Amino acid sequence: MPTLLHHIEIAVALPIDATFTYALPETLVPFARIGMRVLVPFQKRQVTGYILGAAPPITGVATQWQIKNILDIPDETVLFPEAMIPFFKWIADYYCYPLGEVIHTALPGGLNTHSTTVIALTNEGVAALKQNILTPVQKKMALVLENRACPLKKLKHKLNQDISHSLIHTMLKKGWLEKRQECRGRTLRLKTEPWVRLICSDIPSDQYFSARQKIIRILETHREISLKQLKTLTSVKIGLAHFLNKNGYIEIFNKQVYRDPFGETVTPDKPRKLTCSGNCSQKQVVDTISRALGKGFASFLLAGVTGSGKTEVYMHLTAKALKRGESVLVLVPEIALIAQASQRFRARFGKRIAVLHSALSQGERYDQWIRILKGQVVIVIGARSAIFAPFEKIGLIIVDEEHDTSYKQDSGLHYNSRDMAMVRAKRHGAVVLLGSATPSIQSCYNAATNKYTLTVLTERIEKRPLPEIAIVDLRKARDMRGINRFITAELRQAMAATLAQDEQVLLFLNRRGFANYPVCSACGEALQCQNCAITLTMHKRIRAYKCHYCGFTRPALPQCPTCGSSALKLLGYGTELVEEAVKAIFPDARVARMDRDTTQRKGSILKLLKGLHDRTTDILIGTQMVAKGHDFPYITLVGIICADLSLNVPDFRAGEQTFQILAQVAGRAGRGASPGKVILQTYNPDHFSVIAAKKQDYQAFYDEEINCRKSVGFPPFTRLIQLKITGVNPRKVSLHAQAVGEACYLVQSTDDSLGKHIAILGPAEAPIARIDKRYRWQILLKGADSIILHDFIRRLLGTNKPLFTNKAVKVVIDVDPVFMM
DNA sequence: AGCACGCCGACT
DNA sequence: GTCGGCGTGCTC
Repeated sequence: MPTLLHHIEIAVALPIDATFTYALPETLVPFARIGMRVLVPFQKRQVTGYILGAAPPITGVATQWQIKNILDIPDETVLFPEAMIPFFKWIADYYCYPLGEVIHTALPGGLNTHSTTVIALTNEGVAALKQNILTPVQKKMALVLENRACPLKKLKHKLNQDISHSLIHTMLKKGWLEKRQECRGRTLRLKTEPWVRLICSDIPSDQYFSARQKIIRILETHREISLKQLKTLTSVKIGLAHFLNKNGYIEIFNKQVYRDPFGETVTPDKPRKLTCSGNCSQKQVVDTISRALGKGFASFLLAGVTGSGKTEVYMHLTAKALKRGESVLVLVPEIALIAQASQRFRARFGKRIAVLHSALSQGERYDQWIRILKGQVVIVIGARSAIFAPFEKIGLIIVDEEHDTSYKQDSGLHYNSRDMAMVRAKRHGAVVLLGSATPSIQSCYNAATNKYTLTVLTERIEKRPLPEIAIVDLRKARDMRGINRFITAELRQAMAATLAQDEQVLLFLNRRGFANYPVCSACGEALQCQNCAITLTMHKRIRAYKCHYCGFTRPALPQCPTCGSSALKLLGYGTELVEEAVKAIFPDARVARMDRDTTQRKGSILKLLKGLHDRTTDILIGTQMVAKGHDFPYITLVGIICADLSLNVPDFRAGEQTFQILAQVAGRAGRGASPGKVILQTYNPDHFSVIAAKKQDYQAFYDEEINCRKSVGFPPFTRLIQLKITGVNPRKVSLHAQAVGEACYLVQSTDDSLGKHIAILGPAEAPIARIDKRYRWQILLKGADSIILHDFIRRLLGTNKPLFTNKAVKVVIDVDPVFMM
């Protein structure tokens, strides 16, 4: 570790593009390391910053500012290895996001300490209060502040009234009040527990001998155990342990422990034999990829049909990488799958595994992070944020279900973990493996153009057949009434047959709730959310209407809020309605539902999955959650209630999304001994995404889709950056959008070489014009390649700073957008 | 981000 | 005339 000089480069955790130079006071010199968190004075505040290294030499002559001292180094350890700094800088640059905030998003939460200005009552103020010389309003304020200083905003809230600036000003002048900086924010610490170890086994033989002996015996065999464990093992009083501690026979000490995010213990398993027939077998794939390990950066796409045993391939490759002494990072799209994957990996590889995902508590997350930093972990399994795992070095990065859109973060730093896996692997000289049964068009194109090496698994394990898929035309059922409209005779018969054989049914509908289009048949008005340009969804169980975008909830009403008629019609069905209908048709079947509404509580997903494994559930109804990579061995019938929901959205990826979800959900059938069957209900039986899904022909789908993309000039043939312009004032937003648009067109016209290669679409109102009280506009920038687009956006930012730092209207730059609604 | 400074409308 | 609204600029 190079010794740090006295001037240090710091990135502050604030939306500022620059980094800053601070001085390291003598007292802190022995503690400072690159990658540590610091507390620094910043204008009048104190903020969190990160040590990036020695300060760059001061250039220029005139601009010499006063360099301030670092105030504190709150942690004992670094929070990220120095080697990650170039990676952070790349992200900041690529996603147009401030470096300090990039680092802040990368680190486990709860580590930011910022000071805020608080208003405090001075001693003179207290005196003035006692002398009763204050006006009524002043007195009210003083009484609140007497106990505790607080920020102005909170003071206003507490008093429930507005406080004029001048009032504060006069009171400050008289010396009754003062402004002060106060730090709030919890500090995360490593957890410790009292543990016990033996010092001397030679205990006196008195009346308490046998009880004491018990403790000594246990410590003789265990050497060190936690006090808690000792208690359960011996059932002796803790007081006795303390007595032995005081008299020097044993020692009670605080030992650092890690909060355990793994719920249950798992039984070890052995590597399974790989399929090895032909050149599309598991063995072949493992051989090909493992040959690349340790030879620098290489990228592979593994296209393996559903049920072909991709996880087993991942585990074999992991074993090979570990054998070479390299660490492995496994990215999985969602938390439910992390549980499944981490169980299998732990059974195979033991304890040196960490998990990282958003469902961990802050403390758990911090502990996992520290374990990785300290090198106690060789495998990390996690959701998209795990791409930031603080490994010094990585040998292999696996991105499972690489097509999944949840690798894209849709708030704050709009990063895509799958794409960043490539970038990070390049830095480490590591191998990347993207795996999916339905690869993204982007990745498949990269394989077709030899950017990635394509590997294929064409067979399911044990040569199980892919399910047979039957299409049912929903247009025939248009005249049906009630549930027959969406549970057709074909589906009902297939369900009955499956249940009769004691096998399980999975019903898929990518929409939750009971009805998503409540409309008044008297006045024709649809029930809208107050905050969004979206109809509310009726949720029967909680007897309320809910907005799926902002969370707004209103109790179910018997009458139309517009005209008062009681003729509210509930159009548009969701999983809750399907559940009710299925229960009516099959009253003896055990029905469960899996969607966001039933999986809120921790562990509820596992419970639902367990129901299927234990065969205490006959029919599972779910949203896309059920389509994602789960292994359901007893499901032999999959019913797709309506395949078209994702087909009609105004997004150039609608066809891709639809194909992927249909193929994935169909793949849940027949993963066990019995073959599977799929009933696919649709209003668009002739759409190529539906036809390709029926034939389970990825290639056919790709060929068709890639032609569409080429003809309209969308990715992968171009790159996109979307500017998302939002704000609460509709007029301001629309004007601002126009202004940003004009700035774009200006840059385009002033720079010929650049302008020719950029297309500007918009500004236009977003498909969902308002979400959570914010009006939304957007501009789409299309460029031949990423370099041109970035040149363009940098020029735009360089000449129009105020447009992007406006306080009333926010402009978000979304590089490689995925969610364009 | 958040804090200070500075420039214009509607009040005592 | 002042008060207080908000737009602008800066932070080692």
